[in-house]
Amino acid sequence: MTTLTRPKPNARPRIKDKRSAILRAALAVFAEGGVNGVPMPVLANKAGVGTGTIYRYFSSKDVLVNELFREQRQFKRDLLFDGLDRTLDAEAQFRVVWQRMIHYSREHPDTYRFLEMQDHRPYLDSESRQLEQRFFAPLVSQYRDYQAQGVYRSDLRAEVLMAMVWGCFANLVKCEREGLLTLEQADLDAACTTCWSMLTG
Amino acid sequence: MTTLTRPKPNARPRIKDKRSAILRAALAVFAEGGVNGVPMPVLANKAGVGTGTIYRYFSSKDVLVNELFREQRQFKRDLLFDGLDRTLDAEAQFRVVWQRMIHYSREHPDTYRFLEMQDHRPYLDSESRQLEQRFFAPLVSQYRDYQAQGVYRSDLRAEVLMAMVWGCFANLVKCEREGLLTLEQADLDAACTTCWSMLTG
DNA sequence: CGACATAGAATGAACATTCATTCTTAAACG
DNA sequence: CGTTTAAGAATGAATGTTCATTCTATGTCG
Repeated sequence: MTTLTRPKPNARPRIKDKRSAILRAALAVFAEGGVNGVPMPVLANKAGVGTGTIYRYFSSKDVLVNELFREQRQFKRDLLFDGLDRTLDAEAQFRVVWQRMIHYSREHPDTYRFLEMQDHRPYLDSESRQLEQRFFAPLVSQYRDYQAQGVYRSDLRAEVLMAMVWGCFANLVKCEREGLLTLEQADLDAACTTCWSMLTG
Repeated sequence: MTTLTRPKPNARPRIKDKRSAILRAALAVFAEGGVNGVPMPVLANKAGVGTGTIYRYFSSKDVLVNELFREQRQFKRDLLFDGLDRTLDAEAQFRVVWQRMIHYSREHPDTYRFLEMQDHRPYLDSESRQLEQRFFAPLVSQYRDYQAQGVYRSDLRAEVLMAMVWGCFANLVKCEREGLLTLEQADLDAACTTCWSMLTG
């Protein structure tokens, strides 16, 4: 009775489409309503599949959320840091990343929001958490390099400085989303300059 | 079997003010588990009252959450901004507020966390949202004054600058809570200086 | 036909809320 | 003062609802 577990000898999910359809729909509805705010049937409907079908691809809602998290975390990382021009000076480099952050938050609001949301939940597993570390490590050492070169201020730890810069940006986006603020391009540029002056003292 | 005799015949488990017992318990459990993560019976138990008693004081969970939110928002406001010494110069004033923010986040972690949590929910009513506005208005004009006096940089709007400062601080606290960072007093002082240099350009 | 994919109804657990009942308090009475 | 009694505060099992997950009848492909 209980031995119905078949480790999928030749089970081949033919249609890879449904799996990503579910993930894409999940991103949209979770970013909007929060993970706990969206019932599986609603997600299924949005994805255009039956409720049960979701469980063919993800063994539980938690597993689905974690897979989505990892995928989106990777996406964010690539978008922000891939292919940076190392020949630029520090300030130009910072401005590029700042632009990318804005682009990211504006063009991929669901990804952005879903990831920012992720600290209100106890459902991340250890693998997802590890990814978080790997995300930050190279950034921190980048900051440290700039400190050593005397570009960034050295009177605080690189991690602390980095956390402050991200906090600045994230709160701008949050305030805008909540309607407390409207950010024009001029505001964003000025904010970038302001952040830079925090970095360099 | 289970003797249903009263645990204590004339004991006085009486809570003078059940209403505030419920609010205090709600703050603790909601800060920890999130509003959606805590069933009413658990809250009732923590508050030392019967489940039904909660509904004697609050007509629904939403109403309870909103009342709690308003109370805590007011508390935060008082803690951060009441009785500031207007004779101090801008930098000294900023350092006082920065200290208060740290004190607040450290000594009242439940309040802090509960309020920070509040953007993951659709349950705030319009009155709670209005309070949010009233909270920021005087602050913004304070910032504008300092800009007019040439103390703070004037190349961005006061609201934007303010959002950035709060974002810096909030992300430090968030990183520390998530274990990504450990903040010593030296870090906090350095962060304060760093923030100040963002304010003044 | 056989093997598996799918949809959506069925299931049971967890939840917010209610309500019939018990308990507490203090005023009224002797 | 001690006893009675009624008002209403408090309780927690019962209720109805919502949800994640499972089940099953049906569809589809080889």
